[in-house]
Order: sequence, then C-alpha cells, then structure tokens
Amino acid sequence: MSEGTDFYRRVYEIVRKIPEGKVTTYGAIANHLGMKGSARMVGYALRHSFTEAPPIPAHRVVNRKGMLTGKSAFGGDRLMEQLLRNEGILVSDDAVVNFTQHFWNPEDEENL
DNA sequence: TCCATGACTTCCG
DNA sequence: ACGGAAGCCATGG
Repeated sequence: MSEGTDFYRRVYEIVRKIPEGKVTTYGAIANHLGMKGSARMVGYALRHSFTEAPPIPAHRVVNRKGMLTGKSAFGGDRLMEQLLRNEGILVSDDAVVNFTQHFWNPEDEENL
C-alpha cells in the first residue's frame, strides 16, 4: 500500500514539518535525506502523499525556481496556488513571489 | 530481471 | 539569458 517504502515516509515527515506560510524545495528535502541527486523522487513521493494521512501540505513544496511544478497533481492547476495564497504566500505566474523569503530549510528544523 | 517513467537539477550549446 | 539534453534514483509493469 501507500507506506510502500521508508523513503516516502521520510519525505512526508519532513513536509509535514514545513511551517505554515513557508515553502521548501525538492532538492532541499532530497539533500536532507542524503539523496541530493534524487530530487525527483521527492516529488514522486509527494504525488502519492494525497493518499497519506494526516494530509500533507505538498503545496508548500516547489522546485528550486519557486515554480508550482506540482500544481497539476492537485486536480486543478489553480488549487495549489489557492492553497499557497491562503497561507499568505503570493503566487505570480505559477511561481512563489519572494520565494527565497518564504523558503524553509528542513535542516533548520534539526538546527533549531 | 529489465525497461520505461517522473511534482527535479545541472550542464552544455 | 534561453532552450535542449543528460544525470539522478526509486517505483511500477
């Protein structure tokens, strides 16, 4: 089933730690998992995250450019943008405004 | 077991 | 600066 591998679980765990109003990147998560080159796997896992519980704020995860690359997976291309705006994050042209300002590093959670 | 795919990232032209 | 191709690793058929 969904639990599949621990890899997915690790991704979900990190994403759930993302503070509201903050966003992170696939590479940052992958790096935190020790798989820098496998940023794709992070997005791959998030795609299945919709079937996981509790719900995962996957909308807070964007690519290194801050673009909402996964918006298509939300059923509506506008939904992901709506969710981000709902948290106070401005989105323009399918990209997070002041992305670096809203950026949250998973390593920061450990460093806390 | 092997081949093809993917919510990415980096390099080359 | 922009566009295209390769690399990356795990999952599914």
